[in-house]
Amino acid sequence: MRIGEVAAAAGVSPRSLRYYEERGLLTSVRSSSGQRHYAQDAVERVRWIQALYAAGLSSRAVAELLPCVHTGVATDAMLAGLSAERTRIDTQIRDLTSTRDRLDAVIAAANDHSRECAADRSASSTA
Amino acid sequence: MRIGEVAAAAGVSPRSLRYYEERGLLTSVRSSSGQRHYAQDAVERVRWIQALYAAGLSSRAVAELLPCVHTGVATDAMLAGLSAERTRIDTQIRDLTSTRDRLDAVIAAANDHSRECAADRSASSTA
DNA sequence: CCCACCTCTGACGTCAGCGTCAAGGCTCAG
DNA sequence: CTGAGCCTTGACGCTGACGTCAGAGGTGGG
Repeated sequence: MRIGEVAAAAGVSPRSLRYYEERGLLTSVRSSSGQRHYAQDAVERVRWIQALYAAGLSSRAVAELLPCVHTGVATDAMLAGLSAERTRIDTQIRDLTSTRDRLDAVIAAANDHSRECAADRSASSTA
Repeated sequence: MRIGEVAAAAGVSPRSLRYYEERGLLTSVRSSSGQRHYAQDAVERVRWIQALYAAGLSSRAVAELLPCVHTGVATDAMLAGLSAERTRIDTQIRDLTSTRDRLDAVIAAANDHSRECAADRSASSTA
């Protein structure tokens, strides 16, 4: 697959794929003219990269941990890194959940307040 | 409270508080010499700002929505904004949860692989 | 009154993950 | 063979949330 195909399939820009290669996250085979060609699983790999970025990992962390995500083989250090990130993500989920719930409370309070004001207006208009 | 106190209590830098003020997220009263003084609830407000940043809101969005978080009063537009962000956060939580679970699967697979290799080594040594 | 410590404004630095532009080369359907 | 549309490298730009530094002034315990 050429770079545009992979980019379209993964929903990112060609620029991103070149950036990933620069960072050591993604490899390609070059044709004689220098054009990049990717294996089929590159698309899935890119999706992993995006997911890990979205989870707050740095490109450095992704570069270190992505190999064992694909190969299933991990050194002790890699396993430790994976677990650390997993824990971080878990904490993040809890924080977000807390924020969401507090936001729900705010929304509910604002709705209540709106209804109160509507009731006030209704009462004053009927008075 | 002076800026350093608030910063320490909220776990951020004074620089951040000045930045928040610049962005319209936080207000202070100035002494005659120009030094900032904050009300007690500034600390909680800063914690809200941090939580909303962590949830991926821009400072612009925070500036728009933070007032009704504190006052409980919201216009229709603000309510819509709050709900939109709430939905975004919810989606983000689901994505993170999915990533975490997939990461768990990877970790489990890597552990299995480690055990297999250990078993292989054990078998070859007994052969 | 002094001195250590806090605070002020203004301005430039940083870092990541790309966007974007320039100037050129490759590909392939017609 | 030609032109539309892909691709290449290199390099600068951008955005947000601050960090950091300089040079100056406020503050309060002893």
